[in-house]
Amino acid sequence: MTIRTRFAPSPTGPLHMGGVRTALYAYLFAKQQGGSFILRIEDTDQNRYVPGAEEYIIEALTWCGIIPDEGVGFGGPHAPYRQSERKHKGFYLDYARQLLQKGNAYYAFDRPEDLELARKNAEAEGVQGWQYDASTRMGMRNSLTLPEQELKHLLDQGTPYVIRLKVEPGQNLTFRDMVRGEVSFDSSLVDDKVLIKADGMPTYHLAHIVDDIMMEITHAIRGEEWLPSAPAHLLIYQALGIAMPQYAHLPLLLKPEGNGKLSKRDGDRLGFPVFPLQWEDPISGEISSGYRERGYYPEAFVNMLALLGWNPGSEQEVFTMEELMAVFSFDRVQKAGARFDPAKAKWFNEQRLRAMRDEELGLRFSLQLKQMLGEQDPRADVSFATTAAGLLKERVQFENELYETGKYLFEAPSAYDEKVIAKRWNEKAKVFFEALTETLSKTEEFTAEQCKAAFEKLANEQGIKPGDVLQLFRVIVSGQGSGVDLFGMVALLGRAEVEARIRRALASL
RNA sequence: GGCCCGUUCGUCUAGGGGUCUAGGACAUCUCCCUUUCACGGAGGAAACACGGGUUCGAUUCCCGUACGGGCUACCA
Repeated sequence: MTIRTRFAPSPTGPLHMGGVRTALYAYLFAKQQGGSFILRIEDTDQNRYVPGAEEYIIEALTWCGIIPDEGVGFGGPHAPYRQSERKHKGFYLDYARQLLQKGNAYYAFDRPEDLELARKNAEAEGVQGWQYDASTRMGMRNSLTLPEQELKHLLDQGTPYVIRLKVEPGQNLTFRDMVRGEVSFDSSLVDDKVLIKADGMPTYHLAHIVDDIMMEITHAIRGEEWLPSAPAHLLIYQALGIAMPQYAHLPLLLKPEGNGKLSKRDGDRLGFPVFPLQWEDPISGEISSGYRERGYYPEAFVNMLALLGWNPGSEQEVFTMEELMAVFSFDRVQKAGARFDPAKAKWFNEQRLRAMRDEELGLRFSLQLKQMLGEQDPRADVSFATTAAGLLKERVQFENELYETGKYLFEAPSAYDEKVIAKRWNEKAKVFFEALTETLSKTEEFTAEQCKAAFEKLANEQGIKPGDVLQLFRVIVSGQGSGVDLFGMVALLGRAEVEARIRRALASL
């Protein structure tokens, strides 16, 4: 049997990082087993549809490298993959009719206000959670209580109705969850869930089952918030006489601080993204930041997400997608929710950046510099950028911090670190640096090694300990008391630039 | 309220009846390296929620309690 998993978000807004993780696990598992990963869009609630959300989901998954084999935007043998389109094909109603025929479902004519009233009355009598179930359904207006004549009449008249699942109470409902093991429920506590809404659309409960069956899904992976409705889903499968796929209910992602699950607000409040890509709300115009725009590598983002709630059982933490595919398993998925730690997320990006060869990083940095400084600027040159990137690589966590961190490599300083100047600048130093330009101009090649040797030789000649002028030299060249390797920087800047910077410093100090 | 799920350092987690003096990573602190900063290296502080069982022995198994989370819609 070929393994088939799916990710089935509803297009109600941008895809949250928790959703991306769910997709990732489903993807990793399918790929590991040589199976397929399907993207299905669950847009059965027309009221909550948000324009652009679907495109966002596809773009986000693609950015992450979680590429569906089939689905909306990718095609496939089970198209359409959008539930609103599948509804028009009558798929859901077909299954609902089956359930109706077998006596596992019934028509209900209660209007929303009727249900509200029932709830209110129950509350007045001190009952907390009223539900439409075996204990209450006989007091409602449905095909179980209405005389056949009236039922036919209502149906003929086109009176709005819903189709509900008829749950038999008193059964023990048990199934095996891939992360939790055996879980069981009492069917008496399961309500008669609406299967088909008054507008003809199926609810999630019916739709996902019909689609999972038709799309031959073998493993259904979803968030923990679905666990309470899983027994109802089991009942539907049983009524249909079809084996339920394996289910995995993933733990939720929790806020870095305080209580509750990670939400959109936390990111804005604590300064990290909760979405893979930046999102602009089409109605309010509100912007939510994204990992991509923040400068995260998709590989690092995926790596971080994979380890949030799952671990390989070894001490390895840095993984490529291929490595994740090889070692991922649901029995190593944590049962408890995972608190998200933005600092660790940055660390993953840092690891990815470090692992990159200077040439690769340099090429990317060069592109960035060309945008900032102009195509023709020599400082945006690939070889310059590569050396600069090599010098800066271990001082940043993000590629987009390279320029800021090493700004002095691109611009002569306009001010000099006062502390160092106050401590070290004196007549002797002045004499030394006046002679230094001359000395440096005589080096055969302007390399780090030769500059360093020349520098030390001059210091010796003048009876100065190199340590007394070394930091001063750094300040003269970069303006700062600390930074990248001094002679590496000198060699990169080149003879003319270094001389110019020394002269400038001499003139202003 | 009811139902379900969970609970190991601040965070992500390993482990699982005796090997636990509870391991790793992030963050944090100290020291070393270094012209500086960073990197790196060494080290420190830091956890089995609580109470009962079961057992020769429990952090590990069972039951309670507490706490956390989710669900409780004609939303997904």
